[in-house]
Amino acid sequence: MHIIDHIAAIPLFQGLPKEYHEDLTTIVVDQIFRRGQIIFSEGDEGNGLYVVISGRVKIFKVSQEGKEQILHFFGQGEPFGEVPVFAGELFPAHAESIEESRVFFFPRDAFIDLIRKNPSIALSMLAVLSRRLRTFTMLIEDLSLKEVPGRLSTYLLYLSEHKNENDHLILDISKGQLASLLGTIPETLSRILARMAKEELICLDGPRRIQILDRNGLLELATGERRL
Amino acid sequence: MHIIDHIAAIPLFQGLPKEYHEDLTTIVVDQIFRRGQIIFSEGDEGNGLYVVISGRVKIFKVSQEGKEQILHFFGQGEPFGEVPVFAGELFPAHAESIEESRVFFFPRDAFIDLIRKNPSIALSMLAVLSRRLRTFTMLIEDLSLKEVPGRLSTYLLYLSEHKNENDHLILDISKGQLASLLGTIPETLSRILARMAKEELICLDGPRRIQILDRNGLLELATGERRL
DNA sequence: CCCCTTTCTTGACTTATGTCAAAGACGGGG
DNA sequence: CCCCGTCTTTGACATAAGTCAAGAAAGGGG
Repeated sequence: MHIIDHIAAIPLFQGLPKEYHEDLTTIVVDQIFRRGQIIFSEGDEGNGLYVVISGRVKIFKVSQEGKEQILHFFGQGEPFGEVPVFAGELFPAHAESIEESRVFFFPRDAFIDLIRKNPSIALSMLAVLSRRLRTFTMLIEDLSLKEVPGRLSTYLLYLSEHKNENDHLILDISKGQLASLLGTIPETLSRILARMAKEELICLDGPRRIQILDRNGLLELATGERRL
Repeated sequence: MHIIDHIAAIPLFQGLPKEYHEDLTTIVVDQIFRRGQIIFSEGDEGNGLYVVISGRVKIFKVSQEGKEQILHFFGQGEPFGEVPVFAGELFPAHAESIEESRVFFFPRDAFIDLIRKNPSIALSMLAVLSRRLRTFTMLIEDLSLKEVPGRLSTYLLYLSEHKNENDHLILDISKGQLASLLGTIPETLSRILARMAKEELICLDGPRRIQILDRNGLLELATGERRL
C-alpha cells in the first residue's frame, strides 16, 4: 500500500480532489514509533498535524507526583496534535505511542494552505475539534460530578455497545490505563470492579473479559441515581 | 450603536469584507436575557451560533444531586454554543446569563455558508475551538491531578495578572461561582481561603478583595511543589 | 436606613479515594 | 514449559473534601 492510499483513507481528507492527496504525499513525514515511545511532550512547539495510520497513541497529562490523566486514545485515521497548529503556542499535553504505531506528520504551513483552499477540510476539522470538545465536556463532568463507580459504569456501557463479543466485553486497554483514563489509580479501580462483581452487576471472567449481568444497575450508577 | 457596528466589533468577524457584515445583519437574532435566565439547556438542539454582545454568560453542567461545574464564562465578543453547529447533535451543557446580557444568534446554515465562502473565518473559528480545547485540558488537569488549594492558587495568580488594582485583586465572580468553577463547593473554598490567609499567603480585605502576600508560595501550591 | 434574602463562614462529622506495602496472577521470551 | 518482570489485587491506614446545620455578613429594594 502506497503513501497516497493511506492519505486517501484518512477521514479528514475524504472528499478532497485527488491532486491534493498527491500534494500531501510530497510534504508528509512518515514515522514509526515503538511501544512506549514519546511522540511529543507538553510544552514542545507544535508545528504540524499528526495522523495515526496504524497502532495507537495516548494523549495525557502527568502531575508533579507522577499521577497520569489520559485525555484521549487515538487510533487509525485519527488526527492529533492540532491545538498548536490553530491556536499557536505549545502542546498542552504529552503524546505516547502505546503500541508500535505508524504516524504521518503534516507540517503546519502546508496544512493551513490546504484549509485556505478547501472549505470542506475546514469544516471537517471544525467537526473534529467540536467532537473533541464534547468528549472533554463529558470527561470534566465525570471528574467533577461523578464518583469512580459512575465513571466506570459509563465506560463499561460504552464498551458494551462497541467492542462486545456475545455479551462478554473485552477491555481494549490494561486496567492501569483504564484507571488513568477514569482519573483514578489501579488500586481503586480494582476494588470497585470487585465490589461491582460482589453486587452481581458484572462478572469478571478472565483478565480482560467482563460480562455485564445487570445493565440497568450500571446505568443507574452512571447517571448517579444509585451508589455502590 | 447599530447592529452592524456590534457585528463588526466581534473578533471572529474581524477582517471580513464589509458586505458580509451587512449580510449578517439580515440574519442575526438580537436577544436580551435577564440575570439567571437560561439561554439553552443541555440536550437542546443547537441550530446556530451565539455571540455575547454585552453582559456575561456561564456554561455549566449539573449533577443529579445538583452540584454544578462551570466550564466557561463568556463575555463581550465571545462566541458560544458552537459545538452542535459543527458536530451536529445536541448542546453538551447549559448556558445561563449571569447578568443582564445582550446576545446575538446566527442561524447555523447562514454561518456555515459564511465559512464556505471565507477561509479566514474558518481559521478564526479553528483558533477559537483550539483555545477552548487548551482551556479544557487545563481544567481536566486541575480536576484530576491537583487539589483545591492548587486550583485556587492558579486562579488567583491568573487574576493577579489581569484584574488587579494595585496589588489588590478583585474577584469578578461570587465565591459560590468560583467554587463551582474550581470543581468544589463554597464551604471548602471558604475554608481554604481562610487557611491561606492564616499561612500569610494572601490577605482577605473585603468580600471580593484579596491581596497576594506571597506570590511564590501560591506558585508552589499551583505547581504541586507544596501543600497547604 | 433598615429589613429580608442571599451569600458566606465555621464546626462537627462522614466518606470516597489516595498511599504504602506485600502477595498473587499473567504472559512473553528463552 | 518455566521464569522473571509487569500488572493486578488486597489489606491497613491517612486524608482531602463533601454533608449537614447554624450563625454571621453582605447587599439590594422599599
